[in-house]
Amino acid sequence: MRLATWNVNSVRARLDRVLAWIDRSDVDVVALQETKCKDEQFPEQAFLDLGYEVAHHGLSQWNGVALVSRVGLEDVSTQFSPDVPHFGEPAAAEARAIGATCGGVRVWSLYVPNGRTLQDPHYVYKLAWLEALRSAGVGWLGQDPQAQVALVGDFNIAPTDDDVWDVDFFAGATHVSEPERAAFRSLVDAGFADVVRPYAPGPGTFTYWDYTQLRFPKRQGMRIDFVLGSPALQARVSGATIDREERKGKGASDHAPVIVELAPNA
DNA sequence: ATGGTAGTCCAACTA
Repeated sequence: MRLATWNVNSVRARLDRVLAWIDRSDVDVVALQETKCKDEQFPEQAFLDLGYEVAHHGLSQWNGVALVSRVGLEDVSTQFSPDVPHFGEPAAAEARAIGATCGGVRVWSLYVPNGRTLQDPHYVYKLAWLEALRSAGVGWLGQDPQAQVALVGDFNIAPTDDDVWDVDFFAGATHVSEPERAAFRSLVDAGFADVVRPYAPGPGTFTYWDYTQLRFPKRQGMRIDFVLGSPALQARVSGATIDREERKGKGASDHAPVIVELAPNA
């Protein structure tokens, strides 16, 4: 089974590219982030025509997450915990998570809050959101240590200095702060390993390149998109790639797709 | 030449 995650930065603005990529990449399950639309605006039929089921969660023009699957899509949930923090004035839930069981794997498509700046309320929200995710993950593995769980998506964290093109450039910025990195490590310590890294070593291996300042051709990116797998899922991983080619050309998302190959269940 | 973003929807925000 091939499982992918991709922050598409608007599914409507680049629907043709998204469909073409899914079609030629032979992926069974794709987690999308930043669909940037409400449910009623999501172009579901185009995915159905390709032979995939879709579950989407979008509340406004911001955020938005989806799961696309041709191996089943069951038990959809848009809340990994009753304690997911809210944001805004008034505080409200945002469309940053959707989970479903696809081909026996519990897949969560996640769009972690950006944080904006270290002084912004959004940064506090980001850390609280990550703690709620960690707590939920501990609960799932506590109930069933053999559960096949994949926490995938845009984590908006560069876990190590090797995951940014220039450490000095990001001094004092979000994505690289110690509390964010500690939150990422806590997810790993809870049992959710970065299953891509062994197949995509760094430094200089990235999943995101800012649209500005010609960051992509200069190879100045960040590694912030991940597939984190529970122990039973890790055991099935036989390969992984970051599809840097998809970042090229007119109409590309600023993120590249990340793909993991899973061996059949033993 | 010494430059240089893109999405949501039209003013400003988000990333």
